[in-house]
Amino acid sequence: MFNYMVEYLQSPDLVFRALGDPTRRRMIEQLSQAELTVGELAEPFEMTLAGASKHVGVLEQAGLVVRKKRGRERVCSLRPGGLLAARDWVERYSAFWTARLDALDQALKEDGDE
Amino acid sequence: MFNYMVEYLQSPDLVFRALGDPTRRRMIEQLSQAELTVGELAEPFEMTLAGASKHVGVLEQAGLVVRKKRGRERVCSLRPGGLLAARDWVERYSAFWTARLDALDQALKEDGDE
DNA sequence: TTGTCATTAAACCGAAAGGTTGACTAATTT
DNA sequence: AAATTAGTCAACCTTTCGGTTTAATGACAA
Repeated sequence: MFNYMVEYLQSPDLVFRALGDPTRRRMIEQLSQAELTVGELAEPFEMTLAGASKHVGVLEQAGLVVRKKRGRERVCSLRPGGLLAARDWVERYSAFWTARLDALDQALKEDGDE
Repeated sequence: MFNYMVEYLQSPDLVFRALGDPTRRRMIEQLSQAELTVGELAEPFEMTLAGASKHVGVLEQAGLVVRKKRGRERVCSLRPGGLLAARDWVERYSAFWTARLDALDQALKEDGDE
């Protein structure tokens, strides 16, 4: 098994709620491209810096992002493993769903065959 | 590709926020075992029926659950495909994360080798 | 037909969320 | 040293959330 399987203690509550906001999801998307300061992260949004900073705080609380200080700025990056709890939960139940959908696909395919 | 790849128009917002509540996640877990009426769904929780009904409403709005009426009761079941949008989003970015973690695992393993 | 059962609708409540402003700290520039 | 820049903190405001109660609807049972 993988080493990191041990390590998630993220609460699904915090993670899902953090993801339930479009601003924060876009921030994560940005951060998947590159590390960014809070200021850079805030720029695309019509929002004060303080507002954006609060969003970063929520992502950090949820364990999705880390902020480290570099001079007077804070550079944010994705925290590896942060999404694991959420991924596992979703995977588990979407497996159930897609199994049914695959069965449907199968039925349709067989329908097309005859 | 699969037939159902076309079909999700669920807003990630609604889905993630629906999942951001432990009561609602437990309801989904229950429903993955069997179809249940609103009353049955409500029972495990210390909550009025009306409260539980509202939760079901949120899950329905998010496209995760369907309610069909049977006599005077409403029987709830998981709506296939409801989790796909969320799954894809999470998968996409947790892939990024796990890639880094796998690299880390790899590095550790090679470390152990020499 | 009268009553009871399952559920929803509506009005309301306190707490949390998303946002703002303004004051503050700390690093940088001039 | 003074002024500017990056960011946070605290207080505040409005909207949404999670929950309740009470009333209404619609099926079923007596």
